[in-house]
Amino acid sequence: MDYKLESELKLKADEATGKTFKEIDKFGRLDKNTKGQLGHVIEESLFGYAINSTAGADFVDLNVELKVTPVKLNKNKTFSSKERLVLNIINYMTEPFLEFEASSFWTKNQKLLIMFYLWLPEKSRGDYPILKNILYTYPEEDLEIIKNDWNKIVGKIREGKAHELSEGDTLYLGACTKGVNKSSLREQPASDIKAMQRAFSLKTSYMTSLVRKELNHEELVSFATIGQLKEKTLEELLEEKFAPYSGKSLEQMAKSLKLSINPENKSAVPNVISALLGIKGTHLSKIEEFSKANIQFKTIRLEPNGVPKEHMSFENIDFQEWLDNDWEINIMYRRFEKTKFLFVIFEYNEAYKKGKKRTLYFKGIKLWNMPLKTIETDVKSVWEEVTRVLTEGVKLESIKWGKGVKQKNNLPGATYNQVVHIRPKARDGQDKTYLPDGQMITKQCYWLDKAYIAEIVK
DNA sequence: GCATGATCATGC
DNA sequence: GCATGATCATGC
Repeated sequence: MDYKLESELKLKADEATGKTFKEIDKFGRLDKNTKGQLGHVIEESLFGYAINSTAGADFVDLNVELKVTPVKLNKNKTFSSKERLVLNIINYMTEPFLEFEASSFWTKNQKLLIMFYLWLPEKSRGDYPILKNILYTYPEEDLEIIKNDWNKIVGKIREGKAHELSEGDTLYLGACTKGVNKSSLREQPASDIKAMQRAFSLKTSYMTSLVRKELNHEELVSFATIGQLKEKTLEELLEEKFAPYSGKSLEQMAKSLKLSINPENKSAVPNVISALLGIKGTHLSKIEEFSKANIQFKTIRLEPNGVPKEHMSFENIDFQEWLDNDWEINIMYRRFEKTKFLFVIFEYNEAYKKGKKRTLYFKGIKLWNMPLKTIETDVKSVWEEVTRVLTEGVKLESIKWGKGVKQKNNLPGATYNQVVHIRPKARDGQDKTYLPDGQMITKQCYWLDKAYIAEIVK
């Protein structure tokens, strides 16, 4: 069955809205436990065509590709995309020799029929309801960013670095791993090193923004205009917007932005950032480009010697979850592989001295994501060590400390390697969490080493 | 001066 | 009440 008009296609797709897959399935496909079956149910039973995996679009005449994708409901009633939207597999041997307009990504995925269904953790697949469908084309601004992303991906393949591709490299369009296991290796044109098979994908953060727009009617605020994006990359635009404030204190920055702040206030830096981006008063989480690209901002305070006084902390560790899951599910892997960091760098005017007030001066920004190599070596080795220690049982000992005692552990600390380590982060000594063996430990989190941070922002 | 564990402050 | 960002304090 084929569709000549988008309106026809849309009408057919709308028939599924509100129904569960069980109600749609005519061929008992849900009984078989095969991958991608939910998409297949829609293809066969709703649209009535044979399953294909050819390079052409699903609806040939309209050049529309069908995507059936899960969303989940958060505790606070907002929706999130459960996954990235996986598009076509990247052929390392052909894609880098094409122009964007002729690329496999663009020819196959320029128009998508996206059907969102609600993933329910306690139910079986047949009971998931379809919430909504949209015929999606990329907003002009997004497309500029996506083109840059595509260029970055193929650029890396051209340089013989297909094996170093990571989702954190790009903003909206990612190169996600796609393969049964680590043996799904493919050859690449400019290197003898085999690379993991990867597919183009719209990042989870991008999909979540789309889901919230469509299902929560959430509006985001963007700082980059289409005119600017046609001239420059998002990175360049950011650099440009921050550049005039180099050497200024936070107060001076605020003053020239006509913004009143209390520098002691926790939201002073974020407030200055949104004002400086031309969208005063916008919470950073509502900035469209940051939200879609999963850009997380972090303030860095350098000492006059260029090194921060403290390591950088992240979220607390759930040790049971840590031990229950593989490396690819691990919080550190996920955080560093998916997150683009916007480091907003300040430097103190004088060396630390107890009781002395110092002033911070803005130095610049750095848009950074951890290289895959580092994730797969240093970060992974910390994961392995923690996993080993957890499996054997953490050795806790109480030692005298000042007037009280402190609890020592044998998790990999700051000397383990120069990138990541594990250290306590809690309210106080009573703020504890369970270890898998039932012992209690002061809440711990993972930290980025300050010397490593200094190296990044140098 | 650094490693290491402890703890504070704020905002949701 | 807790997560998060930030910082303090001791001891080698």
